[in-house]
Amino acid sequence: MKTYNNSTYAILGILTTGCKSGYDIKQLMDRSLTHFWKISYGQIYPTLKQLATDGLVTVTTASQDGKPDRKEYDLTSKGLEVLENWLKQPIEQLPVERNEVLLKLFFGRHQPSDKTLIQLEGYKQKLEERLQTYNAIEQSIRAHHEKDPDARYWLFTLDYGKRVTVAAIDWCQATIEAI
Amino acid sequence: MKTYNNSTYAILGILTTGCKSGYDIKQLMDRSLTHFWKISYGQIYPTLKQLATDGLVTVTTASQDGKPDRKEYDLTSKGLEVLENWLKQPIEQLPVERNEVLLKLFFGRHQPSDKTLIQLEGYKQKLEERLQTYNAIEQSIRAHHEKDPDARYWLFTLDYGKRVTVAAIDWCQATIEAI
DNA sequence: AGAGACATGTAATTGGTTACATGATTAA
DNA sequence: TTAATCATGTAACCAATTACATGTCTCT
Repeated sequence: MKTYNNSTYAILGILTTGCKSGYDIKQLMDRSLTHFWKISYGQIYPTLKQLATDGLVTVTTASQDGKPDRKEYDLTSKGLEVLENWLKQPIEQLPVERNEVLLKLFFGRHQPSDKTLIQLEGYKQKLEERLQTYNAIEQSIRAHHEKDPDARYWLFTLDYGKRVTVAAIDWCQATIEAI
Repeated sequence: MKTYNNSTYAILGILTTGCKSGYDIKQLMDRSLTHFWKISYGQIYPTLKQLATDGLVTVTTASQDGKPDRKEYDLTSKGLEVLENWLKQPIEQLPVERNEVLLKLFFGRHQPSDKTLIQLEGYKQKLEERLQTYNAIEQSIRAHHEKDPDARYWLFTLDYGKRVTVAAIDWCQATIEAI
């Protein structure tokens, strides 16, 4: 079976959630997957085209009233099979988070400590905003997707985001105090 | 002032730590920055060449006995200036950690729960190994770099890695119990 | 002789963003 | 009419890995 990159599987997976167009996919990504997966239109549209060529999705052009035409993509049984096959493969290695703040802190010796503190304060604030966003997404899922069978899993991934963000905020505070 | 990508600044920074060759840089990265920044030789060597062209580093070929010749790179004052200028720029946005396990869990509905549990157990185990690695690096820094003025900052970045990894392990455990 | 550490480099390819380009429809 | 939202797509470019290619020196 042909293999694809993870962003392709992400698109395939999103097509199982009720999203049907490239636009829909981007919306869901920006709203729900943004903390651990993110792709641009420049990748979504060509990928959908490829999936159609490979027979993993079908395309139909849908007219809507009040809105421009759109292309709707539906998973084929082959598409679902490819998705499920990917889901069961174990991950081969942990992701490396490229963290610019840590990179700068690593070379912190070359900076006065007040400058380093400003970096850390800025980082902490951004993390706190992110935590607020996660809480807002959580409320939104609990409110609008209560019966959605996907909701349970979405909340698990959000919990991950929240826990890791809290840990990072705590680290910021501890490091600010130590500098 | 010309701007570079973060991997270039990482190389510039590493050149202040006593590492002088492309090989040295890779070694240090794999030993100490591997949890938040990682690059391959295919990027290191061309970048060093570029830095030399731009006058941020000087190159000399050094003969060693018992080992092959190597090229040693030294920061120029211009190079140090570029590094310090980058260090003080605030980060513009938080990094997005692309997490394959979370991506699969997000679509967990399409898998039997025993398969999901296997994924989470595997992930947890890898995280625990990572935590051990961080502890080993910490011991190594405390043992061999006690007087190194960089050590303080290296330990800060390690502390981040440890805290975030512990939070992720806790999340794994909680999610395994919830599924 | 062969394995392993040390050492440097390029070419092909992949993956991805950004900028560009277009256009429908509605509401203010 | 103009801003906002909805909608699709391509081209140029950048970043990065992987595979390939070469070679030294030491130790067993």
